[in-house]
Amino acid sequence: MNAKDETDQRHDVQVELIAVVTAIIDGQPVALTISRGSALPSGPFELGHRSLQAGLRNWVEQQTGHPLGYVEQLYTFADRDRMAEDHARRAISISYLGLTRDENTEYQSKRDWRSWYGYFPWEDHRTAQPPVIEQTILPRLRHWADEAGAGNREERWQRVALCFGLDGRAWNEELVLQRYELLYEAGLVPEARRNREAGRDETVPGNQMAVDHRRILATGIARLRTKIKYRPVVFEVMPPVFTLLHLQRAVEALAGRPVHKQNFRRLIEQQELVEETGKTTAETGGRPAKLFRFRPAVLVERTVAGTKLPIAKA
Amino acid sequence: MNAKDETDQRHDVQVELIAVVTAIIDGQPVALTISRGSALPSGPFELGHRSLQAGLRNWVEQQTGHPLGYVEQLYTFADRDRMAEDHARRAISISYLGLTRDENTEYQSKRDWRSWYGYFPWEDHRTAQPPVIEQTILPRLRHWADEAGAGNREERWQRVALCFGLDGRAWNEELVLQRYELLYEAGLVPEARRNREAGRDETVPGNQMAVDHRRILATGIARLRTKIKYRPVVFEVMPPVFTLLHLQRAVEALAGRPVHKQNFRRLIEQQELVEETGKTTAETGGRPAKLFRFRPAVLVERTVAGTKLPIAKA
DNA sequence: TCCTGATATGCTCAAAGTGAGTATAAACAG
DNA sequence: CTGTTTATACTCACTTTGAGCATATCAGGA
Repeated sequence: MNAKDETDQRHDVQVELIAVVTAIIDGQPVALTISRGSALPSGPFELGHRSLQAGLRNWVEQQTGHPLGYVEQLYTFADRDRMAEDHARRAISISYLGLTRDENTEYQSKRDWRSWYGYFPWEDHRTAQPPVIEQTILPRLRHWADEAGAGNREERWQRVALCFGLDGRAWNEELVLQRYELLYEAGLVPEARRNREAGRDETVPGNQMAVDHRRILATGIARLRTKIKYRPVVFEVMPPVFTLLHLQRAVEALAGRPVHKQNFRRLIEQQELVEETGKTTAETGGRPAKLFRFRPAVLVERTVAGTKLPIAKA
Repeated sequence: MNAKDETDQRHDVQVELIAVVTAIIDGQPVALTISRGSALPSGPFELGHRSLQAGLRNWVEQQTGHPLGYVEQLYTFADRDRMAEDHARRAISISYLGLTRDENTEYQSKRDWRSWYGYFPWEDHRTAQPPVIEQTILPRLRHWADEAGAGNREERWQRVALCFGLDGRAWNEELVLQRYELLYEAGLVPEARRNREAGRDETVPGNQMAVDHRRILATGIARLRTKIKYRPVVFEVMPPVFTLLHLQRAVEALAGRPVHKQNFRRLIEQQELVEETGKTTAETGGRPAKLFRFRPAVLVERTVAGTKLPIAKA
């Protein structure tokens, strides 16, 4: 067939769809995984799929048993980690960020949710700066910086300082990807040591993933931490009705840092993002909390306009 | 060959790379085009390309004769505007935003730069709100809203109001894409009327482009208008040495709105984005202006950290 | 030489936004 | 009824912004 020859001339490629699907379960930010937490769900873009997003929704819904709310494209990669370079055929991966609530308990067993912070222990600053930073990460990065030539030493350490908020700089929770890449570059994550001696004690704590999936997860987290500040996306991971503290805990879980309670409430109410349901819940321990719901009208407005949350802005 | 059968099973697709390359020429924001302004430069992703970006840089440099500075991925589309749905083969397009300065006069003739605002006359608010909005766009959008069913009328008009800053709302220069999509949906751009009667007088002024290229351009402009506020990308379109007013004019050109001079200077100097060269230029008319250059150290810092510009933040 | 016009640059100020603390209310366990 | 816990209201200092006024330094013509 002529069509096939043409195919080869045009250098066609395979397309893989890959998803970072996030929810909040028991106050923890989690991602949907497969293979016992070692990979993100992914599948090929097939002829039956009406569009890229449709393809993605298709098999994510198949896996989790309920629809994805918010879906947003993350990035398109080519030739990541190719093994055989002589292959005349190539593949690209299109990654997405999805948000959902894990309401459906029926399919619970099918789903393998894993906490973000199992993969990135250094990213959870909700209660305090994780000790692993001072105890393991910084010493090893210091070593990595020092072993560079005289010219690069300073530059390397400055990157470290920026990424981890040293020298009086503030911790910037958005730099998830930069931090992971720094650790990768320094050979401190197992993924970077495939071909080297498997010196486990020279890496840094945190579960690894297949190929570059952990990198994609980092990309998704970074995107969400940025987006949460100016678009009302938090509500995608919230149940229909919630207290303001629930909402705050969700924001904190995603941002990985604590939020000033009073200021949080001020901003939320000021912007009229939510409305009272009229009911309260006493399940929170102390004084009963008012229950709120997301203001539906905002869905139209704020999707286009902006939102604010009291998290330090980069 | 077995490989070919496998190919078909895997539903391979063609990959097209497409670029929004922007520069500032004579104070105007311009995009690189082909076919007398009717299309964005694009080309297939080929086997010889080391990576997606490499492929893009490859033929953009080939076309323009000088290297792209800043390159950033925009979005990946599939099956945009497919004509024959029965085709068993598909194509995806990966779009990029590129920034450059048009220093090289040698290849000048090869390049076809076109002003953004030729395609989007309603986006240039530097001197005043373009009259086309009041005179043509809003009346026709009003008509479009009114012809909707009772349920949708309000919703449609609210979208219009949000997009164009009506009812006391401020003009938001970032909504380039939303505005274009609104006009598209209302059938007010020629691209949307392919299959309808070619009633030219029912569209809105602004040069059209092939297939969805104008939409991609809108995406690029929107991205740049957002990015300029928190990353030092303006400098990618600036010559090595410039006055603060030059810099301001560049920001204004991209943002499509005027900037308060004194506040602009305050922010730029506060953040130490630039440093004096020690020289001045008298070419500006009045009192000679100091010449500045971008502070190289910032390249390391701010790529990771942030920047601020005195443009209303969404 | 001395205005005039033009731009550059410095400085002030009020309004709004933000970070952080204090005080009071409403439930429950014992 | 007392202590504990969480919810919610209010205050205040400080920073950031938007906007205007004032002064400096040049070119060119009266």
